[in-house]
Amino acid sequence: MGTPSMQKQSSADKVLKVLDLFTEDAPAWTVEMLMTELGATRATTYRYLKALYDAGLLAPGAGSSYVLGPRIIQLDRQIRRSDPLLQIAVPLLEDERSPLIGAKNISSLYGDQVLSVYVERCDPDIVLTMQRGRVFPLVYGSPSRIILAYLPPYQMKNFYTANAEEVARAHLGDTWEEFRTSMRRLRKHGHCIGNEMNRTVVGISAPIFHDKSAVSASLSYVRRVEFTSDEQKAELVDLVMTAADRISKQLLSYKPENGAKGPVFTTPRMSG
Amino acid sequence: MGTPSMQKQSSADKVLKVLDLFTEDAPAWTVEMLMTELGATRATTYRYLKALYDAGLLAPGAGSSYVLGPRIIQLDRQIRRSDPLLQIAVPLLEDERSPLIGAKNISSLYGDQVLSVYVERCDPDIVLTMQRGRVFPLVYGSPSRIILAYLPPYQMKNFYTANAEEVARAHLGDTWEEFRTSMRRLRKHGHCIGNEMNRTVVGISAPIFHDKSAVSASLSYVRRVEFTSDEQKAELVDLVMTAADRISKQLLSYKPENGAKGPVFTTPRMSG
DNA sequence: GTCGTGATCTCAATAGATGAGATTTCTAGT
DNA sequence: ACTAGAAATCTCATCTATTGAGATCACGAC
Repeated sequence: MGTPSMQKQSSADKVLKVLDLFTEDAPAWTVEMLMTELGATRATTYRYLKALYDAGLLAPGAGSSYVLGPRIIQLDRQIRRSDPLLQIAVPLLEDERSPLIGAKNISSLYGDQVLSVYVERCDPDIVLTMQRGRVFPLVYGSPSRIILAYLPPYQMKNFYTANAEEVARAHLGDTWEEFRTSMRRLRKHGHCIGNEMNRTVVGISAPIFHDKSAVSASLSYVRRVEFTSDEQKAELVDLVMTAADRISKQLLSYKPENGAKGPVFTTPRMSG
Repeated sequence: MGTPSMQKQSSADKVLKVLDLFTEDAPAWTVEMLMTELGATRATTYRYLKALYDAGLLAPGAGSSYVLGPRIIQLDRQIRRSDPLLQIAVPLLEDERSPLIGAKNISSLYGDQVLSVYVERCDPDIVLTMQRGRVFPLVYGSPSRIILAYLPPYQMKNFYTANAEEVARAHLGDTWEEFRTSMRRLRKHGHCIGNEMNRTVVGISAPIFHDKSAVSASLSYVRRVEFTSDEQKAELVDLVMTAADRISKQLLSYKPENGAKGPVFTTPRMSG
């Protein structure tokens, strides 16, 4: 990280970088604040804001402030409705009513990150940190790890060379060979059990494939750890692996219905 | 609609307009398709895609196709977490367990549109068309109309002059005076009952204010029409008006906690 | 290791971005 | 309805970034 060459910056890049300023800690920005932050004049700042406002990505707030706009919420709905994974998985998961399951989660692979895309709380008293939209690194948490374990060899290799330290810190192996072995073991089991993300629950994750040997997501069933016996864990393993397998099978035969033009799956990019 | 003067188009505008191509009916675009659609060369098309990909708004899919990206899902979560309306309203609504309520909805005013931002299904068998992210015009549906009724005078006037036909078509008045009267009546009742959006349910909506006489959203309680007596409607009116009022009161005294810099409410713009 | 597709680079010509201040548009209060 | 004050847009000359065409590069697949 840190190539000395300063990349040439296009205008669109500069406009889009404004979006990154709108974080949870700073959800609203006044024009004055943006001017100093961008080092631009009032006219230019308004030009940037207008571009984002016209796209609906920002909305004017009180005073001369701006906040994230309605288009984001609309686009998220569009994704929810056009994602074949959710189209297939959600009805299946809603039919699954085993009382063992405290919560269900689907996490998708995007590039070298894993994004939670669906959370269903079944046990009303369970404490969940997962929400649609949370991002995790590939080494952290069982939903991520089971995806990591099923990456194609070259991607796994790339990932390791770029993230050897994180892998070691996560106790997934201090060398490439150790790492490969632990990943092989995960594949052999076909699932991953963890409770490091949230100490009050156990999560059991199984891989979802959108193509033969191309992992795209994971399904996790979660339960409060205090009430979970080993037998129940074993049963949850069965449940989650069966459900994930059923989802994968339907995904393999998925054909878009409503005239959708082409595939809708993402492919990972290890570059970063 | 239809100013003869062709507006000068900035580069950022062109890049952002690419996002509009990704609709529910066309969730995935190949580079070739985008080239013909944009009338641009391969190099330019890739430049646009790279800008949006680097921002996370698009993600590469199978083949040389692109789909909406993970950043949208993340940003939606950010909005959910930083919106004071949801911070205040959701806990209050989750405590409300009256069996009369089949579903709950919060809709927010953005510009001259109303966006559904929260939906909670209470009756598991109710058929809902509302979802977070759906957009409605200001004249259509009770969640919209109760917001329309409480717009400040100049905005209401602006809205009427720009949308007289739609207002008449929605039977809200054939003249400005008639419109003003029907809006006054809605304000007098303090709520709006409707079932035009979804014939199988009745919805009852009450306004939510984020400032004295500045409407920002509406709360709606919904129930299957087949099971709803007039007495139950009256009780639902009480429930929704009480809850909306409680939310408004808390919003008025809302102060951001976590060092958020400034207000987070949107102000309408009637320009369109 | 080697092939093939998908993505990026190079360079000259051209089209768009920028800053400063005036101007217009919008909103709130009387 | 009218007006004061603020918010957003416009104008124009200068300068810098974007564009297209083709070659080249990089990465994933076998």
